[in-house]
Amino acid sequence: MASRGSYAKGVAKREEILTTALEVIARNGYRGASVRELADAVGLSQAGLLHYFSSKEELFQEILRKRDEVDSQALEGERERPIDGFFAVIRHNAEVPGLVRLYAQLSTEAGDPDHPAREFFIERYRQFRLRFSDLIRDEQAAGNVPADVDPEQTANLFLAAADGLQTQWMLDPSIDMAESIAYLWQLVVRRS
Amino acid sequence: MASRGSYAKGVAKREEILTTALEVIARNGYRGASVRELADAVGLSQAGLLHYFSSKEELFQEILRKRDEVDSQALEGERERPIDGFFAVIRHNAEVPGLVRLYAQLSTEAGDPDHPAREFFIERYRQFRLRFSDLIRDEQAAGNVPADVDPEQTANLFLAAADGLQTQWMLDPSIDMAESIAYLWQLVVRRS
DNA sequence: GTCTATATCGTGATAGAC
DNA sequence: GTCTATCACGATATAGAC
Repeated sequence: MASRGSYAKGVAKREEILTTALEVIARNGYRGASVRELADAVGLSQAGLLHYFSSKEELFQEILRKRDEVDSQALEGERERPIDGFFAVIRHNAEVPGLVRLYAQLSTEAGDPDHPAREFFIERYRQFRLRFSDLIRDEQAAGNVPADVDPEQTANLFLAAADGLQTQWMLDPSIDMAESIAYLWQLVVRRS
Repeated sequence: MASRGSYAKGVAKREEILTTALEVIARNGYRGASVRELADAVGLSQAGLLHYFSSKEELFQEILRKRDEVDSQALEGERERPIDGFFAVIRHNAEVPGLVRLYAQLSTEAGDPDHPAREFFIERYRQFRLRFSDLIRDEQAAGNVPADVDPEQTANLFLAAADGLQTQWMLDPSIDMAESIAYLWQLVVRRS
């Protein structure tokens, strides 16, 4: 509650670490990043960094959470069409390969039933599905998307396609993720 | 050339190992599988197994290659519609969680420019894109898919969606991957 | 709160006997 | 061709000084 005392200070330091880590990974890339590597990058020893995050998995999970927080601002900015925010995020991803790799890696590992970040990703998909299907419903109400389009199925497909395109893009960066997603949108809005 | 001698025998043993490994992983699942674990499963020592595959990555890559080989038969079987083979493979995936995890893991790690399996996956996507876009062109010629559908873009979206749905399914197995893919197909064939 | 130093572990790979 | 034994490594995590 108070902004004074060791607790609040610890939180602030955490935030500072996450922000720096985000920049470092985005810029310098991700090479199976170890805690040590990242600790160097943010100017702490490995032990020093793990003072703020109890485990490697928690650390990386929180980095991704922070990233979502930043991206959300882009997503919610005023645009001509609501879907444009989503396109913007995808387009931005191509500028931060390290983050794309970190996300792909951790979300895949979280498929293990015992992985500590599993809950984080389950909840993350739940939220994104909700947000996206709401967007589609809004656009249907506005007459921009055909009424026979299923908002939930479609939202799911967009999230899946975005993830899968990242895998392909990491293997071949000449692939245009945003263009593919835009094409999917075109399939959706097409009058039947 | 000859079916006698140490060379041919080694190849046969490799095949046997791969077939067994495929069954074991499909049935028992995949837990960040180490070479040692898999060696136990196929009844060899770790060193014994690595006698046939020079490295861990090569081993797992070949397991996935063998899996594709098996799946291809399903894919090319006679069906009512060509796309049904693809659906069948997706539906089958839900029965082999260990293989899904192995595939997701390795294909993600292969995003690293230095990963030994990188070439394998690049070529794999190339082939699948080709096969799928051919399928769509055939269906367009047969009048089953609208002419204004872009075969390459659409093929890419199907592969991406299939991959991304696996990530979601590993986190929540109640998700119906085949249903989602079928819905995508419905979006595609819809007359505009 | 941050460091140095270290414990502990599991890994892939290899040497060499049989 | 397969084993046992071992190596060398790099990782996370922790203990304890400052």
